[in-house]
Amino acid sequence: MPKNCNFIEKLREVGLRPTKQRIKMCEVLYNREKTFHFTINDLVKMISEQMNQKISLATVYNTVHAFEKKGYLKEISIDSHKSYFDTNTSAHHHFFDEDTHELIDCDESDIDKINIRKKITGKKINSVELLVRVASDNQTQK
Amino acid sequence: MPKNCNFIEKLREVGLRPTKQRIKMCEVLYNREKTFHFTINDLVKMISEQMNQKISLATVYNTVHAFEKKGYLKEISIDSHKSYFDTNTSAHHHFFDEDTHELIDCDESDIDKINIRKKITGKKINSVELLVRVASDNQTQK
DNA sequence: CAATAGTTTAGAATTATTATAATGTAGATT
DNA sequence: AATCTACATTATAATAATTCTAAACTATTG
Ligand SMILES: [Mn+2]
Ligand SMILES: [Mn+2]
Ligand SMILES: [Zn+2]
Ligand SMILES: [Zn+2]
Repeated sequence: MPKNCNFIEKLREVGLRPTKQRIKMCEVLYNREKTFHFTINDLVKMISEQMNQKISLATVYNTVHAFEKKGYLKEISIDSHKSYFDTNTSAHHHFFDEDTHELIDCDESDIDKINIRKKITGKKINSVELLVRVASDNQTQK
Repeated sequence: MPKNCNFIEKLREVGLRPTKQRIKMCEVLYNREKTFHFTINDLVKMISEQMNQKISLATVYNTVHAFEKKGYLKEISIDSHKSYFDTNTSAHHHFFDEDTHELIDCDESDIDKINIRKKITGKKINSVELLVRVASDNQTQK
């Protein structure tokens, strides 16, 4: 979703009623310069800080999954213990900082084209994504 | 761990006492031609089928994590809702069949060398792994 | 054969997530 | 504008995966 767009219209377009909660979530998620990564918990905190009224955890889950289904959010699997979501819904690669548990997007231009020679019969490729795990470089220093 | 090796010795070598449960788990995991992928649930079923005596779920978790720490197992993140483990502990790529939820290893030779141009200052690369999601190809057929 | 440290175990606790069912509300219909 | 209805929100209960606890057990050492 583009920044500062008419969220009410955007929600209606995809058949989601523009409720107070959903509009606030759109603002928190999409009214910013860059896309970002978050966990449900991160998001609940962000919303709570920006709303006078409390939002139910169930609504956050419902809405995140509704947005995901409509293609406005994407789930990322790096840690099998928690779901990460991404407002960048295109297929793209990530760095994962194992010290800070932070995800960093990787531009197409950062990686040479990936060529997959293996084919699986009867199956088509849905996505090709790289995960580059990094950690602080504090070992052999002179 | 190599197939048909002396698991008792191997366990002792890394400081794990060779208990009945651990030896059985070694047999189930490593006495086979090829490496494979499993969930904790898969593993509990496999062990139960091969043991007269029951094994505690806690022991399976404990032992899987002990083996992981010793480098005999590797955790794979594809689905944020469940942990997958791999007896192939080298860094390697995967196909994930979204229909069957099956993981398939990808040989080094199946993928052209991946060149990462982006550097993150103060961080070293620990691993570079590709996940290729595939699904059945049942759409536009003439 | 102790003694001891490590291991297994059942069951409780925790965490993330989903289901339930009552209440509320957006948008359509009168 | 009042009413209707399908969709949403909510608190709370339920579930599922995983971890913790503390007692019973066992491999190894002396
Ligand atoms: Mn999900
Ligand atoms: Mn784990
Ligand atoms: Zn991203
Ligand atoms: Zn594998």
